[in-house]
Amino acid sequence: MSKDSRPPTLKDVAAHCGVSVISASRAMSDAPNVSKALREKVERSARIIGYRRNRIAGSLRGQATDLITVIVPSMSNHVFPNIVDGIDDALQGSQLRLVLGMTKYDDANEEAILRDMLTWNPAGIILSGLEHSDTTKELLSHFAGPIVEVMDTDGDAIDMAVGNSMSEAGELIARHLVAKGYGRIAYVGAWGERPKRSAKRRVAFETELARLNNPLVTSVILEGESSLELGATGIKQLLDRDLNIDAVFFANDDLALGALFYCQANGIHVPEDIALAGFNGIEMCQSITPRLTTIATPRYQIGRLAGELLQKKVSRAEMPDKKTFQLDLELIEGSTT
Amino acid sequence: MSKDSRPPTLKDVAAHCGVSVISASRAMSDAPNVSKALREKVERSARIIGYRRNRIAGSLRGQATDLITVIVPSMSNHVFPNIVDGIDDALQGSQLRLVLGMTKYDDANEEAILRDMLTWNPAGIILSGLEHSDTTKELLSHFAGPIVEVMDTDGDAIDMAVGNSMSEAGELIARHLVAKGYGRIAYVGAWGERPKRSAKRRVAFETELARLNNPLVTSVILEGESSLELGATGIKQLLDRDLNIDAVFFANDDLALGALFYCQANGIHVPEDIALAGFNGIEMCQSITPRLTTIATPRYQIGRLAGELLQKKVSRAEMPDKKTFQLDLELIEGSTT
DNA sequence: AAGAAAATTGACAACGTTACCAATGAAGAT
DNA sequence: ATCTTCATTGGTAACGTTGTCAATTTTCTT
Repeated sequence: MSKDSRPPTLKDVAAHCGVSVISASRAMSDAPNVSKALREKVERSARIIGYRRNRIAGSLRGQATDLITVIVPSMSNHVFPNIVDGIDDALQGSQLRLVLGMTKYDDANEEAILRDMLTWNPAGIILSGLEHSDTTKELLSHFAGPIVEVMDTDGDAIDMAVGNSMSEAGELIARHLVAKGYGRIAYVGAWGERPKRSAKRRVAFETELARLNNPLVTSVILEGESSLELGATGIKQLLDRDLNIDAVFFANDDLALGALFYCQANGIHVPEDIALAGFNGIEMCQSITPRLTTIATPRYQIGRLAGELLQKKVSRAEMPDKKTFQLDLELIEGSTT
Repeated sequence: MSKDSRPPTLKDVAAHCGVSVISASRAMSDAPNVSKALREKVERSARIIGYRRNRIAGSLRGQATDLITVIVPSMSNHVFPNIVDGIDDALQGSQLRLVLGMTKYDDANEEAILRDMLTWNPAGIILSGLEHSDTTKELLSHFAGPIVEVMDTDGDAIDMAVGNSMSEAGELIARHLVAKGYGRIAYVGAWGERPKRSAKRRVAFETELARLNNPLVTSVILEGESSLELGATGIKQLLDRDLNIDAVFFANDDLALGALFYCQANGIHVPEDIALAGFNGIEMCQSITPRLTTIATPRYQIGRLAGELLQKKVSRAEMPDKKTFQLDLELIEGSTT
């Protein structure tokens, strides 16, 4: 009752309006050299018998499918849903569809997902970061379609890269804290510094502090995935070290906010007793009081541009000859520094 | 250089080890009636020449693909990334892959995505809510595989439903507010009450309040997608009406938090001047001070269970005969009521 | 050791579409 | 009016895999 015998095929459409299968095929796609009369006839028949194109068959004969493989670490990080949103918006109107894989920050997963997805002959691939395992690189090197690496632009793109400079981020915050007069600065990160992007920020941060004759006093790298809770743990551990820290740069806003809430709950004044800065510029940090100092990354825009580039390349539109698209970071001066 | 002439096919594998194509096929899949010797021979050849199975061709001959269509409104709502995370975790180990479509809360988009995705013969479909347009229902009625509707359990599932009772949520909050002694209660929603789930909560909330002889005083339905900012707008509009409201139930935590921040910034004491309650239990509302009163929904669990059910049904495992899986809601009593 | 049953392997066709080339018809050039 | 050119349509084959059934080999039975 719920399932029809068989969905109608092009053959059925062709039979219904008395043309050849191939003509029906041409009429249904946007092929040139099809008379208006034929196209209308075929389209009418298709509508009547409820024909729906079978992409699987088409893709078998042709080459690529219209699937876009998107590989991100996880959706629980606020950053990636925004990227996915941007990609999806860019793909509106095209036939391209998002196929999502999540690595949980594990290279082996990235490989497995990629290997699996390649069997679908995707039209393009989006993955996060510029750092990949050798196997992943090897797999990608055999892929003929466009590849966009998002988030990070400090390094060489396989095909294209859209994102921000992690070094720039680290330097921006370093200069900001020093300019504000903080002298004993610390860093708090998490999750064994996965993804490697956070380490890039930290290194640049440290280097810039040193250059400004204000070297990093200490850093705390926590176990586990970043969360508000972990941020509280981080600031606590840091304060316990009794190093007279007056400013902290956190690997991301989640940690920073967690620390902020911890301070508020424990009578530690921000920024008088200690200044806090994060990274990402998630919505939340703009709305709370005090507003968190952070660096806003244009996540939606990154996704959007990645999607647009992919779509352009898939449809063979003219491409800019840039490979790397470095978007602007914005230092948001809140009241926590 | 980057692209090989043609990826090797089963034919190449078969030729390489001197067996028939069909034997190679059987050896590569987990078919029975294949000798160990043959399987090993074929697998070795496959490895040597770098064969990778072409799912497209397989799916053409067979029936369904191993793609799971997931249709959600958007990723910018905190709720859906959690669900997607849960689904993905449940699908780990199976061959199933997530294909994501976003409707932007628009029925026409839902239809278009579904129509498109059906041409891929997905193994299963997950979509959000129980309310769908007639066209969507019609499309789904022709789909032979499992369908899971997530989020909402107040109504009839097409195939299976996993979520919470929206009515229960509305009632829980109503009873909580009344029990706490609030007498002039209001409601704030957004986005023309899309998705319809929020309207279900509101109606149950209103009904329960009436039953408790404490009818809803007023409600504000805002334009635009829920956000912290919109929550601030909402509470402001409400206070401007000068109705002496002492408690507000918001359609979700985003609105409630926005309102809370607005109150904090404007010297309005929560809950003394006005009590605030939200819905969803996003991570943030547990960490801030004061903690937000809200109803926590098990979003990850919903996704996880949906994924598990789908996977079971796809692999023809034994299924529970329940159609609707209503998970528990948890009233989190914070300090805002 | 001969016959029956089971296990293993192979040949062929088919899934629905589109690329390629051939055939037809119409319009334009001389 | 004849020849050429272009637009439109059709026929055939192919994409890579697997279901069905037939052929072969192995194992088991007596």
